[in-house]
Amino acid sequence: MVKGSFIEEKRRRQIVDAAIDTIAEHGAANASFSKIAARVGISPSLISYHFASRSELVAAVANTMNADLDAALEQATEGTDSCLAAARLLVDGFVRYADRNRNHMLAMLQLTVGSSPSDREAAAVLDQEHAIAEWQEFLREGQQAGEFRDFDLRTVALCLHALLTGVPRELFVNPELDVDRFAAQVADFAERAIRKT
Amino acid sequence: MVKGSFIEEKRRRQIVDAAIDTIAEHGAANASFSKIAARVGISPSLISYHFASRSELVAAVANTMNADLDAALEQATEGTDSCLAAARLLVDGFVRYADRNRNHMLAMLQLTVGSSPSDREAAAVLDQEHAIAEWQEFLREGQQAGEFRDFDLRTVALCLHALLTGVPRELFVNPELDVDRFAAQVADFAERAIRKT
Amino acid sequence: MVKGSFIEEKRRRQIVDAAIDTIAEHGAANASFSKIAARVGISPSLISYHFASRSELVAAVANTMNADLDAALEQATEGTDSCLAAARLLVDGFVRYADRNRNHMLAMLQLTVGSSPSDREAAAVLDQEHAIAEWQEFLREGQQAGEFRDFDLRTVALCLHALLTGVPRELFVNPELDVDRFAAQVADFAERAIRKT
Amino acid sequence: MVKGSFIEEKRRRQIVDAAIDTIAEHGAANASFSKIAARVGISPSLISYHFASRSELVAAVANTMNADLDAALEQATEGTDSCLAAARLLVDGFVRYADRNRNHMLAMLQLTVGSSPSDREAAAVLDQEHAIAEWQEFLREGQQAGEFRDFDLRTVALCLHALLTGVPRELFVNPELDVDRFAAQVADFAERAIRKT
DNA sequence: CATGAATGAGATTTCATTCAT
DNA sequence: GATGAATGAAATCTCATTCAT
Repeated sequence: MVKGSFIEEKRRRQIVDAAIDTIAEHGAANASFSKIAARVGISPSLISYHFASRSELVAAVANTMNADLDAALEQATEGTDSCLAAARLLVDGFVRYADRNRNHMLAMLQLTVGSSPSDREAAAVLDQEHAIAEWQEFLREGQQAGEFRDFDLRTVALCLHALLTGVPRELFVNPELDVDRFAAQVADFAERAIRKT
Repeated sequence: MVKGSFIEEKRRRQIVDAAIDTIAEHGAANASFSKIAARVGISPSLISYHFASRSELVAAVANTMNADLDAALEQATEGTDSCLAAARLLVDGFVRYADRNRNHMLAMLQLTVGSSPSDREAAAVLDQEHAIAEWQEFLREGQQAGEFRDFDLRTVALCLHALLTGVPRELFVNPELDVDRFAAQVADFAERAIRKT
Repeated sequence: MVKGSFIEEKRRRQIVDAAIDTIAEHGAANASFSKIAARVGISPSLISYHFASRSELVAAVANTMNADLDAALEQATEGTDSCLAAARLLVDGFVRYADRNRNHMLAMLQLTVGSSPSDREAAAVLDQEHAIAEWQEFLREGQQAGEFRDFDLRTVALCLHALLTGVPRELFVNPELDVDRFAAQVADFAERAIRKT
Repeated sequence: MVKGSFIEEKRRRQIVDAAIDTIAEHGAANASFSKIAARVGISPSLISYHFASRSELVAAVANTMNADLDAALEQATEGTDSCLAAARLLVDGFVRYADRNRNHMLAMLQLTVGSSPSDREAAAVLDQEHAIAEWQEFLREGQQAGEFRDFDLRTVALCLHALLTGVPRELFVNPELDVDRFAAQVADFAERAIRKT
């Protein structure tokens, strides 16, 4: 790492952050370099200087958000034995993370839906199959442990994933939301849907 | 209705259909008149001839899809007494409708997320709050009837709405899906989440 | 003249009249076939049917207006001996004609100024040189008769022409105008400018 | 003022000049970015880069021409006591200015007549009522000073304004014109029309 | 005689990107 | 590292005109 890289990295980070906010606000298709640059207070051509192409910027955006969320969820379930408890913790952790990073979640939504094919390709790391597979694995463990009822693994993984996907929208639409209560209600919903009766 | 109106209506329908497919495939922001026209095999300016503006086309697209879905769901729950049964029928009806009209569902998603402000305004009829409010009303009845457990109306309405929102994606990703089984699993998921125990 | 020609001629006249009004209101460059057709209540393509091209329509418009004005001015000075009196009568006649045919005058202005080269070419009959030459001839007679002072014929012809060109604008801007008084004032202005002292 | 502003200002001026010539030649409604850009030898989108919209360009054109003419006329009458002399100087100054800036005068005419509503709005500074009001005020002073005869202020202001409006056309049609003599003849015409006898 | 369907040209504007400075 | 000037592609929309009916 040469010294130049430090400033470089700082700028890239700045641009990525601005891109996230812009995508969250206007949608990926309407997040032009002009809008992003204006938010940082730089000229649009500087974005082209730091990122070889729009795709590279979008990829950086996707990777950043993906890494953040993964870390947060891993931390949320740390040291839990019960699968049912872990399920609640995952839901709760997700809601809280989404609450703290509303723009990230909105931007993720905008990038996975509604973006141009080229942007979507660049954000391939956000592919939902990955998350679904992880849910599936988690559910399998819960079934084996006898905590979860009998169900089709993939379908219920999809359901849980879909459930969480709807969370950011509410946080955005309803900024005064009582997050604790909201998280608990969603966790209840999920728990009853999957637990053994 | 003169003869001219017949051709006119046919063309409009053709264009709307092509627009739905194009929006489903490329996203609303990238569904240009050129792309839509190419799909029909006409010149882009002919779209302007049949629709006064892009907004009018988008509105026609949204209204078409909205009316179709509404009709399907109304039919699905026709003549049902039990709220719990109605809930299952709604889920089931939705999945089946989404299966028959995959592009419609994708296009609806694309229009509600990531589209330009002007497109979103034109597609206001697809506003999700409307659907959520209807779920909320439905849940209230179920609670009063003693069929549903005690929960926050809005939050659970959101959860059900989110659940269904995730359906079209799976139909698209997994075209070989056993729809009957899938629908039943999703209905199970929803039923257990809301019923009184 | 076959029978068909009668309807044909009536339609052409209708279209020309509507074109005059439209040009007067919106300017030649903004007088599209759509606007003109809408005024008659016909379809734009019917204009193309009756006139081989836009240029032909514009030419018809120009010829119509030109013939009307010429006739009116000829009548105004009929049977006058004094050149000075004739000058006043011309000015007066013009103002009155312009008052009765405001749209014609505005359309003439719009066609000679501000129209596309192609429209201007089509309206060549409105060429102002013709009018100026007539003024020049009139002034020459007045000088020879000793009624007019010594001046450059062409320049003063231009001045009188320019004077009248300004009249329609005032009639339009100021619809409540006392036309008699206005005409008298303009005639005074012109008379003093050219008479022998 | 940074260096960039210098190039920027030069380009803007270049574009405005080209726009004036193009408007003078083709009329405002037909002075497209393509035509203007071709005259400068740049791409049409560069005009959009330097001017936020067509309206802004048109406004710049109008303001440039208006300021130039105002300055010229102010200078022409500087330090004159007699109103009659001032009237002659105004006419003379106008003719000379029009001679030096033929395209400006033609463009002004084209912008006030026949341009699109949006262009006309952008060029509102060229509004003729303003010029007429100034003439009116000038004439009032001349009457009070006893130099001008008794006449209707507005009508005679209109006449003088119309007189000058006709000047550019002659300069354009007749490029070999003896401007001195022409100006003197027009001034004579105006003087006799308004002076006290 | 009249229309509606259709087209191609041309308009302004936005965008990502390049290049000289 | 950063900018401003510049471009070409693509977008929606309007227009005169053609053609089958």
